[in-house]
Amino acid sequence: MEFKSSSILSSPGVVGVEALEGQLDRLRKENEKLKMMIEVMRSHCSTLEAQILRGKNYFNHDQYCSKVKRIGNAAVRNTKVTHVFARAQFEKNGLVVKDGFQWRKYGQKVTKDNPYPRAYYKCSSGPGCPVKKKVQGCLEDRSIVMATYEGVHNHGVPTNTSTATGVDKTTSYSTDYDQGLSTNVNTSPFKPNISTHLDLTLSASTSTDISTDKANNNNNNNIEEYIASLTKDPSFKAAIASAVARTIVRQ
DNA sequence: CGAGTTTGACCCGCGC
DNA sequence: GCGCGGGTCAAACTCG
Repeated sequence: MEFKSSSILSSPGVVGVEALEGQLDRLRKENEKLKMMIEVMRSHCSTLEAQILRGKNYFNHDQYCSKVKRIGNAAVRNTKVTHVFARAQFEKNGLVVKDGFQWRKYGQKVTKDNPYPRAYYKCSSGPGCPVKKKVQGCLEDRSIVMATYEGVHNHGVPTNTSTATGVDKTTSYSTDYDQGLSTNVNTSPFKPNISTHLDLTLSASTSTDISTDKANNNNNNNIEEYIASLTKDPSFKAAIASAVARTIVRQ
C-alpha cells in the first residue's frame, strides 16, 4: 500500500499558508480513509475471531454439545464435561494439548465429519484417576484442537512436571484448574481465565506475561498467526479490496 | 523389560 | 431390526 503523506510533505516548491492548509486537508481526508480501513479490519477481525472461538464443525460449540447429548453416554451425562479450545503443539507423537497432566492414549478414531483423527486419553497422573480426554484437530486450522475433558481428577496437579511426558515445563499450572477449565457442557468454554492457562485465542491480549523474551516471541508468533489467518479469509480480502477501491475512487 | 502407542475388532446406543 | 458411528478394548509393536 502506498501512502502519499511523505511525498506531499516533501514535495518542493510548496509554500504559503494556503498550500499548507490544502496539505492539511488532504492529510485529514487520508486519515479518515485510514480510520475507515482500520474499522473494516477490526470488524472482520471480530467476525473471524468469533468464528474461530465459536467454531466450525466441531468448533461450533452448540453443534458439538447437541452431538454429545445425542450420543447419550450415561457416563458422559453423569460426569463433568469440559470443552476446551486450545492451540495445539506439534510434537513427535502428533498434536498435543499441554495441560499439566500426564495422559495415556488408549484409542484413536477417524470420525465422520472431521478427517483428523480423534485421540482418546486417560489420565495417568494419579492411580485410578477417572478423567478422560478427547483431542481432535480443527478442519481449517490444524494448529487448533478441541479437547474434551470428562470427569474430575482424584488427585492434584503433578508437581514434578519436568518428568512427565507431554507436559509444558513453562506453564505454571495451579490448582484452580478445575475452577478454570471444568465448565459444564452447557456453559461457554470461552472464559477469560481459560485463556490465561491455555493459549486459546488468537488475540495477543491474552498473553499474561510479556516481560520475558520467550513471551515476546510467543506474542510475535501469535501476531504472525493472526495475520496469516486473516489473510486466508476471503471475506477479509474482499473487504480490504473494497476499502482500497473506495479510497482510489474518492481521490 | 516396562511403559506408552498403534490399530483393528468389538460393543453399544441411537436413528431410521 | 438393522445399519451407522462413537467409544473402548486388547494384542502387537515401539522406544528408552
